Amino acid sequence: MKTKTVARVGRKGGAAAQADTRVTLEQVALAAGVSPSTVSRILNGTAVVADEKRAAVDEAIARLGFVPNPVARGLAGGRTLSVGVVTQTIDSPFFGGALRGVEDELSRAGYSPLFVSGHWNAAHETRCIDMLRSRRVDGIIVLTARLGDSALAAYAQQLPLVVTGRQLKAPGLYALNFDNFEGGRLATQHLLDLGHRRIAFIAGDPRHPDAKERLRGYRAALLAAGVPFEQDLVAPGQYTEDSGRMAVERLLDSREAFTAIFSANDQMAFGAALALHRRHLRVPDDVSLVGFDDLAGALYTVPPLSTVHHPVYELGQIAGAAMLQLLAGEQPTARLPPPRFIARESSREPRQR
Amino acid sequence: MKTKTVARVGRKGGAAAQADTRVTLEQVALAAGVSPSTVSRILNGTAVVADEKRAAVDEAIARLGFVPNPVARGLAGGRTLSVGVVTQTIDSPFFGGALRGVEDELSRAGYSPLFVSGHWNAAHETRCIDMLRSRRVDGIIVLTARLGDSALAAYAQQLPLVVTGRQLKAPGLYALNFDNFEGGRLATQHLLDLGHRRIAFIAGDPRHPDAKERLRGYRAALLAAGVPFEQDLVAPGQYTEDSGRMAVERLLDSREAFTAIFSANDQMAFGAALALHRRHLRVPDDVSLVGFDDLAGALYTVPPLSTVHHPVYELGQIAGAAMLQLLAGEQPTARLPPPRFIARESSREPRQR
DNA sequence: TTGTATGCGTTATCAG
DNA sequence: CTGATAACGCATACAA
Repeated sequence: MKTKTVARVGRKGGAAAQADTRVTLEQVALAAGVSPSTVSRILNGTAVVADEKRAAVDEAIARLGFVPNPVARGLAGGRTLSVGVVTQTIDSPFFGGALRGVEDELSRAGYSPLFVSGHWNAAHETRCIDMLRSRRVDGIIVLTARLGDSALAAYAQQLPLVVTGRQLKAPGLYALNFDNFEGGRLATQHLLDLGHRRIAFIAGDPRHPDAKERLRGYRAALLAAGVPFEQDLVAPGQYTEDSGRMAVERLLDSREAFTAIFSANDQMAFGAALALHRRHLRVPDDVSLVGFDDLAGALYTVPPLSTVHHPVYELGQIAGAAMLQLLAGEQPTARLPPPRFIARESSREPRQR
Repeated sequence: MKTKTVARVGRKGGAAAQADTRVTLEQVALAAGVSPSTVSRILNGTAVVADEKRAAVDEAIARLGFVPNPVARGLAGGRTLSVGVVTQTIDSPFFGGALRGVEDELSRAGYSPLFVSGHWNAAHETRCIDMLRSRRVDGIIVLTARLGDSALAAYAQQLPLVVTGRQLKAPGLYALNFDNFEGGRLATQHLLDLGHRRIAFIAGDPRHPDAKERLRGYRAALLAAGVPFEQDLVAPGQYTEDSGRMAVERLLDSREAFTAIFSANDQMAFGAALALHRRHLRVPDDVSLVGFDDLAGALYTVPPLSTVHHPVYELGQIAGAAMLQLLAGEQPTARLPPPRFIARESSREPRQR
């Protein structure tokens, strides 16, 4: 006979804590008069059990306030009911919404997300993924990785992977991609429709697939409208507010004429707005400004920013749901909604000279 | 003899995965010619071992690429090297920085944060904490909870707790509080120094201790300056952009005269700026506007927002470090730096009539 | 359908 | 200083 039934004492004395939640499956079995395996079966639905015993177990579980220990579960069953989520920076206004979507979706199924930050660094992403694997997560969601396709495909052979921000087909992997090209096209088209012909573009980091696609959309729209593309109207940025601010300053210093700016993301557009303000240029009277992503803040800039809506929350939700499907052995098929342009107050027809 | 040495096959066939990281402590022991206990001792520094054996084990670990399984560790040792972090919304521009600080600090010591969102709801916070406890986190950091002091103190009897946003002393608990009163006083004083006398205040939710303190600081500064406090100049808000926008609209509709607005947080100040813009009031020429928190976005509003700097990243770092100390049996003593006011361009002396 | 026995990978408690 | 050996709490072949 074992001595497991000895009540465990709480941390250093203290008042008798209320219903210590450390009840084990074995105790439940004992209380219900069945074997531990039966309790386990009921918990996991692994097999059919007699209604009578099931009732007894359910009652015991409720009475004792039993809650299974995920750690033990993980060791024994190999599943931890947790999935890793590697993002770039946990406090990014862009990824934030996606994280919320992932969390909402996973928790609905009893899974917990394990968030880690990759810091826009492939080596660090690798460490993060290895750490997650060592923690035995059941799967990993990678939001916009720096890591190469082949590295991701390799990981996918070891455990289910959902990646965003790229096209990629591989076994055990599901890729979710937003139509950045179309988004870039829409934003540019909006400015063209207003009558703008000289439209500056603040680009993102060219190592970023999203950024390249958005630029491609910009060029495609110009081409379709018969407006020549001019390299001098393209200013490089890094997707940060400050890089947007500096891009506009360079643009202005170049004395290149333009009546509108399309920024490859909202964060750079925020910086751009400040740079314009500093040069006493008003938005949209002197210069129209449109962004991309529709961050929460875009609604509250002065004036509110016209931008391409990027469904980040849904992106997170869908990524979470896809992971759940992968885990269940199903093949996900959900896709992201198409981009739509939100015209607010930062863009209008160019001023007559 | 057990059959553990049988190589485990990867997921459904596939190319022979590179160095399968599933090496066990037992295999290391075997390879090094020592007992598993010795390996464990070396790993944990639990006891002194002969240099010779230590070398052999270190070599075996390196050669086999062994990495301890945290799940098994958690089961056997009772420590999971993970700490729960309950925040309100994972994508909040305010909490984001704190999460980053926590992550940076914890990971430095090999701990992983487990982020969960409480959604500004005491009942949900309780569920989150219970979930974290069931996952056997070693401690919990609670960022600005809705939960009452007594509930937190009770939890602290079960596992180490670090809480922010309140004063509280209890065994096993460390509270970290920012001087919101002084911050509110500083912001108001700044406006008074500029010559403002009719200063509107956009308040936060009064259930929020921070919000009450900031209001108290506002009143204290007025009092010290001999400026009468007027209830009609106080507009309630909920710390969201939209509530700030509506607060200003109500203020303006009330026809109450004011030359400056102090918003209890930056998010509401962002909304306030938009409301002023809509009414064709310029910041700071017509109305001065100051915020509180110094969010990343405050640098890029047009014009940049004068505000009280709230060291959120440091808050996270210190909370993480304090948790580490608690876990090590030490008593944390670190405190938050005092508030400082950052004058930018949204505030200036009132216009002469 | 249900119970028994064993293993999951590590730490901890013993002797030696 | 080191090595057996027993937990840790649960899942799961296997037997009944």
